[in-house]
Amino acid sequence: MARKKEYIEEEVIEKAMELFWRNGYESTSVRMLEKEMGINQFSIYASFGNKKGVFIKSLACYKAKAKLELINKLQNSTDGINAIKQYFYDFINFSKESRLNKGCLITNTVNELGEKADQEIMSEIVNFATNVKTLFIEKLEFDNLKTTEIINKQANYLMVSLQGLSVASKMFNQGELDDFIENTFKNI
Amino acid sequence: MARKKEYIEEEVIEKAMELFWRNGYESTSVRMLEKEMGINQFSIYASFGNKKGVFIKSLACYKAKAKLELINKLQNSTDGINAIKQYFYDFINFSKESRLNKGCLITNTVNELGEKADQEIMSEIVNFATNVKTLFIEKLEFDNLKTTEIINKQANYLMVSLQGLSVASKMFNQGELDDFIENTFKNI
DNA sequence: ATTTTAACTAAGCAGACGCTTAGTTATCGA
DNA sequence: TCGATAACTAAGCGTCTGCTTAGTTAAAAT
Repeated sequence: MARKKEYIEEEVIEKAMELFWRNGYESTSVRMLEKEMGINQFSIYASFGNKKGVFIKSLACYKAKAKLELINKLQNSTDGINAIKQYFYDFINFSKESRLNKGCLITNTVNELGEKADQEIMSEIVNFATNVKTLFIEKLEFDNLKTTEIINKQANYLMVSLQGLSVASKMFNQGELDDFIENTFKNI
Repeated sequence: MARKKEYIEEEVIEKAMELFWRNGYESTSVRMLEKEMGINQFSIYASFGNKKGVFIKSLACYKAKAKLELINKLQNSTDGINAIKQYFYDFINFSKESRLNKGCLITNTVNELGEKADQEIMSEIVNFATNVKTLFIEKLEFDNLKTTEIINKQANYLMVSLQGLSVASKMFNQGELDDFIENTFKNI
């Protein structure tokens, strides 16, 4: 009936996601996306509607990548709280970019857009955060001495800690990050 | 000999700083600065050279404000590690913006610009961070049982934790932040 | 083989970006 | 009082922003 697309949406979105991850939302222009994705602006707008559309799909792509390379390992582990600690270490490698790191795309976005973030974007962020927190709670429940109240408090603690790790990995060295992780899990 | 300035540089920089604090560096345009500072673009460029110049002065203004409203209290306290804990709580109020928070301008900048930050900006950031860490170390030394190695590790831990608090305060509620702070100081 | 339809190319839209400059106004020393 | 000088106003520079559109090309259905 008509011509075929010369690109695969999932493939070009992954390249867009990498760009957003390195540069942030506002600093990534449609011209930059055009070059990195290897397709014309017309194709970008035909496939994803607008710049925000590309970003929403990029967030989904980030989630999928994080799940595959990072979260599944945590989910499948039976090592309780040590699994969470390992997740912290794994995250550093996951977000590695040359010497320093590019942080977590979700944390980066919260930090850049804050409360003035678009509603659609914000709900993707909250959804991702909720998933991670749920997993933390699951692993913390391996210790049956803890009340659900303690577990929830500790999960909140770990969520904030993880965001600290995301930002700090952009300017602190491995030793300082190690100090952080070791201290974080000292009394949990 | 010539005409007098109709504005005080320190006063208009404070308004610029508030704008950068809320919006970040890239998202704050010179037109926005013009309106918020209440002076013409010509005056901005005459006084501060360029947009980066305004930002550098804004960072200095932020430091001064933080020192006055936040850091001096920590510095003068003899309460050891409890003084640091109080500093964490004070920081939340310091960065309060309506219901949610605008974080720490320094942390926001690291997170936005990362390693591609201008050298002059980066050295301001590192300088600020070093000052805070030094204060943390001073307070941790109140406990004379600790070795300098332990103290340094704990200072690194607190520095990363503080960055976590900065980002998290943009999306988490007070209760969740309290959980974080209380748990953080359980580990010290 | 021809028609239909969607994916492509490339040019261009209006507005915002950081920054500059020509021309005017106010304050100073002489 | 007047010339010198710096601070002002406002218009505009070239470039980039997100997005659109007119015109062309390729693949499927008839």
